[in-house]
Amino acid sequence: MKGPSESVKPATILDVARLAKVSKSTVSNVIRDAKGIAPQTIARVRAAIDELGYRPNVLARQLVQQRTNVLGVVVGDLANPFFSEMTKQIERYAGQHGYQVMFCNTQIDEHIELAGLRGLLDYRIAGLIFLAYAGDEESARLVTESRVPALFLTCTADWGDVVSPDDEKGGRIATEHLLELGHRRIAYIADPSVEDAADQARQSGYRRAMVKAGLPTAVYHWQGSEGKTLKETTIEKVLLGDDRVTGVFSSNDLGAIELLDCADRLGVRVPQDLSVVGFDDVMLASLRRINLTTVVQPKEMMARIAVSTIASRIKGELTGGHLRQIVDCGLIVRGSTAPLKKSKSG
Amino acid sequence: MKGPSESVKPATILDVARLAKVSKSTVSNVIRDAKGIAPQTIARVRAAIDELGYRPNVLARQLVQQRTNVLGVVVGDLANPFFSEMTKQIERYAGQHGYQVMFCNTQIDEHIELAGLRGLLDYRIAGLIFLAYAGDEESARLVTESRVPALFLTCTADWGDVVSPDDEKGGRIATEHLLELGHRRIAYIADPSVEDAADQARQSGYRRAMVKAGLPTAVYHWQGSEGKTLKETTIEKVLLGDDRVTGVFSSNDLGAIELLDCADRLGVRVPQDLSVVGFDDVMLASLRRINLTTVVQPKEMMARIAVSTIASRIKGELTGGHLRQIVDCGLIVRGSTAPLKKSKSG
DNA sequence: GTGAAAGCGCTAACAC
DNA sequence: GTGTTAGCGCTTTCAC
Repeated sequence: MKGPSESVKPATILDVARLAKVSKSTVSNVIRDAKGIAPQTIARVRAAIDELGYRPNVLARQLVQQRTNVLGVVVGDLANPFFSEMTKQIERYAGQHGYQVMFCNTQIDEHIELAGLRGLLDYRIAGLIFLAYAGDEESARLVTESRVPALFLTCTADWGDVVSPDDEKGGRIATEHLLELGHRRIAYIADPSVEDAADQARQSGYRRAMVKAGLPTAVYHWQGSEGKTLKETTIEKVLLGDDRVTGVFSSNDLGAIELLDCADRLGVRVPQDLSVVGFDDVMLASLRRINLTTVVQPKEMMARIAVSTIASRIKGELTGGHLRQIVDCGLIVRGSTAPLKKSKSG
Repeated sequence: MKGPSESVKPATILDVARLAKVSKSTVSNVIRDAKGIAPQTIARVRAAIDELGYRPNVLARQLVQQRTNVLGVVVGDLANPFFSEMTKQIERYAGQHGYQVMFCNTQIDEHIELAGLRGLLDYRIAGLIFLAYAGDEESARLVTESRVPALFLTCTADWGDVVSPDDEKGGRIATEHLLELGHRRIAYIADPSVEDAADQARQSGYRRAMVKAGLPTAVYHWQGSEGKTLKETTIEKVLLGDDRVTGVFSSNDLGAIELLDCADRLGVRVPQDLSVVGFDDVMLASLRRINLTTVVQPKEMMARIAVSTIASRIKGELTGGHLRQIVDCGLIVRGSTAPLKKSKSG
């Protein structure tokens, strides 16, 4: 690009063709590295391209090719560090595969999801990665009809590929960790930003461990999106009541951190009075002040698998039934859990 | 959409025209709400559209219109909660203005930025919002030549509109707060994820306050992107040395939180031994365990202004020199700052 | 090895 | 009011 073009309109393939004194098909062939072109022609075309600072119009190309290189990403809440980290990784791997990323934030609201999906599909995106799926039927219809490959990352649906951590195992090892520390009254607290199926699986792991230990289960749900209140009961009761719990497995780190905040406010000491285990291992979890024991999901690996899987689908290298790839997860023990301290009420 | 199309290829405007027994221009007119169409014709066309589940091909439309409704967003690090929150807000307002969002994450690396920018520009995006700008000349050339309106949000360049908090004031009030608490040895610690110009402005506010108080300044920089080490000196020396500081103004919350972590590790108590002020007011800052005194940027308002400004530029409603919109910011005092405790070395 | 020509699906004059 | 037509910038046969 020695001579930057001063024209207001970008150069087209025709401009290049004229300058190189060839036809536009030849220019097209050069751009696309077609074989069987005279070296000197290539050189002339390349020179013209550089001189004009020519860049192919992706819109025109994709119109004729009937496909784009845009990946749509549907995220529930980008402000949640787990999702922003995942989104970042997706963009990174997408770039490596030559894809551009378009995203929409849904707040897990069906209407917003539907509108966002329509916007993405109108763009004839090549593939769709869901980091959250509100479970709307209309969304499913829309996407399946459009024939765009869909992949559910850390969430689930039966109409697309799935890449997910072993939620059930995660829930189980988190609970077992608390059990091994001697805890008996252990609750599961669900955060609304965790997608339903994942929540169910984590919960099921929790239940299995509890049942195996012959203990009763207790499941609570955070109310609303920002509030620090529970549905149907109060956090005070759960943490301070007569039959208060001594261990909590939270369905994600954000919920666990919220819980730590509540505990601090109520004077409940962690881990002395209360042990807390999270899920995700977000960046904050490792801060000394949070120091959260949590289930680690291999975020980078999951993003990599997700992108390469959807890329294979797009290219048609991968066909047939929906793939369900479950990646292993492990527990990282930090300071939010400790052996149960025998107390008068213990 | 009563009869979902079973065909693998989406319906085109021609399919609709045939079904409604009109020409494709008439369909086009209906889609675009052109006036002067017979009501019954509109009805027939609408019915056909519904029956086929027709959706206009955005690519084709934008190719002929020579413009897209895609907004490009350049973000330095989406994993930084400040940027993910901003990105989320941008997408929200963009949607309200009818724009789709494409983004790229640059890690503030010039080469990645350049590649990402090229990808966005190849898509003939309508406008570009920078949440981080590596300051690369080549990037500037690329964008200005492409004639795509650029807007710098919480960062600065002289070749586009700017929407930014009053960084200088923020730095000043943060420092004044520490001064009012009686602190004298106050350092400024810069985090690399804060863009240069913003960093300079915040630093300048700090300097001004210090100079006015007749005190010497001390500026440090975190080393690398993740590390907890400083350039040219050690955090141990800053926090524990003979001439250790009692107050720190960090150029952003993430740096401040990192500092809290260091302090905890070194046994330096906050706020008893050390007062810390951040910048951004990210969600975590309000957690009891962090409880960070910080400068609040009106994130939502800035995103709104940014999107509506770039929308005006795109539509041509706004022309002429680059706008520079500075929004006010304030201090929110939490528990990470306290009056200087007189000690033997004070 | 290179070029001519036919679209991709749509918009926007301009006829009728 | 509605239809005809000429592109937007590119890819991709298929002749030469």
